[in-house]
Amino acid sequence: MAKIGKLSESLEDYLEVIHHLVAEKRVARVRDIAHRKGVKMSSVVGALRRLSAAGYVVYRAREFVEMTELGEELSRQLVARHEFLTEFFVDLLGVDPEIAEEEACSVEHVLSPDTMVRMRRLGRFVAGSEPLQERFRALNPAGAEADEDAPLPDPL
Amino acid sequence: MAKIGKLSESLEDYLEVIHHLVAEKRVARVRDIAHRKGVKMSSVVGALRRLSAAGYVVYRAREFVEMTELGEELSRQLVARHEFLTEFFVDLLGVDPEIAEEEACSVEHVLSPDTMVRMRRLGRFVAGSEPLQERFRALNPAGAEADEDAPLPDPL
DNA sequence: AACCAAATGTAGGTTAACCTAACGCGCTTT
DNA sequence: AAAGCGCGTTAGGTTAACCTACATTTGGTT
Repeated sequence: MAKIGKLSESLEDYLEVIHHLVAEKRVARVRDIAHRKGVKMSSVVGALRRLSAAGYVVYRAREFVEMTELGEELSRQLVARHEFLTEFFVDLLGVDPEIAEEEACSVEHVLSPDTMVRMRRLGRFVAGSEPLQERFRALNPAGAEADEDAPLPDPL
Repeated sequence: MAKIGKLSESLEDYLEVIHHLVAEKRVARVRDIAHRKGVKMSSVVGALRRLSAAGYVVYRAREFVEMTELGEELSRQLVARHEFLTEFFVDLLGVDPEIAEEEACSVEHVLSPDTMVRMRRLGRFVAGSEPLQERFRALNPAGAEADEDAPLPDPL
């Protein structure tokens, strides 16, 4: 109800976890949220309170967590962004899937839709052409991380 | 001296600001750091204490802030990443420069060097070929943000 | 030398996000 | 029915990062 400003990254993550749990198991239990997010249950309770206060879920002690319309919509968006980014990193850039997953998870909270749409256009542009994609793959092999400590061409 | 784990994003930002101030004005004053970072001076003092404890700067009350070797190196890296990302967003993706700046500032703290190297390869691959770049520009005009509230093709 | 303003520093408060420890409750299980 | 267990909750502590308000220091002017 307090539809003030944006959610924190942490709360956005909770919302995503809840989304996935509801999709998989019909309900989101505190225990499962805690496991997925890698935090203690008491932290989940705190998060649910904040999410509830902000109007994204309905949470009353000892009852199932429900998403509001607002929550549904935002979590759908977040998941879409997350999936897009992971795909971009893995399929286009050849980043290790596990790392891609983590990085998508952080980046999703800070890139504007506009920027991600542009990234998607770039992805489609390259991926849409076999020869183009081949040529890029040759320059940029998947998996092969640059030697950890070798001084890079110019350092990033 | 307490070279424990990574710095927080906030502290990394402070380090970057200090780097720029030293580069421009030879010394970093609390006042200027506060202005650049958009926080109060008292917050800067707190940050300097933490940076100092972590061994990235030397800070003693009322003396000039100095960077340690460690601080120099990290801040150089951070600035390089920041600049690379801004360039990637603006020149390749056509994102509005102001927004690119902000987003680079957040993203720089969470992407691994490996991923950024891959992005750079992609950037060079496309930018390295005039016709390629032209074709992509046609699909992805700079500046023209998709209408704010128009439902996107599929929503990000 | 005395003084003021800008720069700096301290004290103490707030909020988010985590934690540990302990409690309450419902369900088996003995 | 008492004991044990898992889940949920509460209470209360910690840390980072901010803030406001007050105190101090310092350098330039009179």
